[in-house]
Amino acid sequence: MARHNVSRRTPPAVALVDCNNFYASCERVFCPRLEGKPIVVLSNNDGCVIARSSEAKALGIQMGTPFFKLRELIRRSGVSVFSSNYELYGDLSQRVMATLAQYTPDMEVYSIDEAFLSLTGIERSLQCSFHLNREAATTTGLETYARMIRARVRQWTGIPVSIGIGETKTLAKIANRIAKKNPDAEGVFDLRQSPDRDQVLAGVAVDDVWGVGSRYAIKLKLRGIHNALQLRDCDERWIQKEMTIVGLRLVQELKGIPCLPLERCPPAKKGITSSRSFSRPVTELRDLKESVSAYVSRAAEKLRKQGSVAKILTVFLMTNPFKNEPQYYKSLNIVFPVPTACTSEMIHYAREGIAKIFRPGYRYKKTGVMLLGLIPNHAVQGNFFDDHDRKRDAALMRMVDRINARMGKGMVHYAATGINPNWQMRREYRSPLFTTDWHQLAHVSASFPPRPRPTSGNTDPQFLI
DNA sequence: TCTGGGGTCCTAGGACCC
DNA sequence: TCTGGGGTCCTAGGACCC
Repeated sequence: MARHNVSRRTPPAVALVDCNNFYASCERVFCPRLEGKPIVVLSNNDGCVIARSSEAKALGIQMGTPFFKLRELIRRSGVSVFSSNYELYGDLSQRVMATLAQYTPDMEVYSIDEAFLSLTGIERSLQCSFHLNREAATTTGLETYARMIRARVRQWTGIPVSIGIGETKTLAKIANRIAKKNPDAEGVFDLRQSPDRDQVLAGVAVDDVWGVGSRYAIKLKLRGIHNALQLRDCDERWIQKEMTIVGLRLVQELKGIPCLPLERCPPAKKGITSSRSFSRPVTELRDLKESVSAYVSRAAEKLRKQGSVAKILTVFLMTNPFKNEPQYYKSLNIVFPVPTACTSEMIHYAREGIAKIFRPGYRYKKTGVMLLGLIPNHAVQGNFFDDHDRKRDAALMRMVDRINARMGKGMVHYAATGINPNWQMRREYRSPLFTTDWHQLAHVSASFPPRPRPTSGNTDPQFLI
């Protein structure tokens, strides 16, 4: 009842905080001389571009372009290139989220670089703390508040963010786009206070609406729906028929009716995948076995972290679809006798599985594993004929996880994952683990010029601070 | 030579159950 | 001659997201 009253008195306000060019910004935090310079970050294996600074975007570098097609442009234009450094990005992400959490009790961490913040109650407390009447608080309060958040995140983490505010998540997404694209907004835009909302919505192409992908965009345009305003005002029956309930919710959200609630705590995953492309074609079963063992280890670790066990393991292998050579793809489902989260048991089945689907004579590009049928580890139904000592396994896994958490990733691992495997992915341009490894901390030197120091990753002198 | 990886939700249809 | 109604679970495929 109380909740209801709040929402009736103050219209809902959701902010979407989105880090600008997140991966590129992360690289900049520890290398300030890259400020204002073009940066690209590459996918695993240094395959293709997955993030660009605005300067790189201005050079016309497209998302997803294979790196090898850009080498010339990159050299000519002095673009800084980085392999992805997920450990660094993950750590900076946590710092950004922790900072945001200070500004609302109610938020959803939506992705590594985005969070939805409920600011509905905040408006009311702003009214109290600034002794403003309701109108003054809503017209100046939230935007000012968002600017405070933005400045604080920048100050504490070095990451620039944009903030969009609307009545619903979908509108907050749109507001965020404007905050980012429109220089006048200076990083913050409150759609609720916009004098001409319809005009704003009319300026947003339908493909840019959250939830409209390429397929739906084609369908909508054929129907004469080209922008967010037309989508908001279109025939709902048609939408439901063509875009299911998902599309209908989207239209409601555009109208300002919240249909997508904030997910306060992330729900447990329903499947966990781990897969990688190889740095070079692999032909030997031995190498494939090593790779699936490594991926299973990683997936099992994630599985235990969320307190689940898996019923099913899928292994797959494939050749390189971009190559004009014999192709092969095969996957295999393995049902565990008893749901498990034990790495050694999974490795056993994964190796067996990959051997079954392996065909000699192909040049393999990628293998992977999926853990499916995940259930909480306290809900396991035993098997009468199971003679495995599962308590002992679980204790061992707990210990392995603790050691690795304390001493660093992969400190203890199974020999089956290989020693110095020759299929491991390429990361030629990775920056140091500035924030998660004692040996790779950034050094601040009082002397000038600074003395070089060794780094274990990217040895480009730009890292000598 | 070189083209990423990891998720979610919804629907329709079939098998099966009482 | 007449052959119900209401479920669940699973899977595959299609769409989307970062």
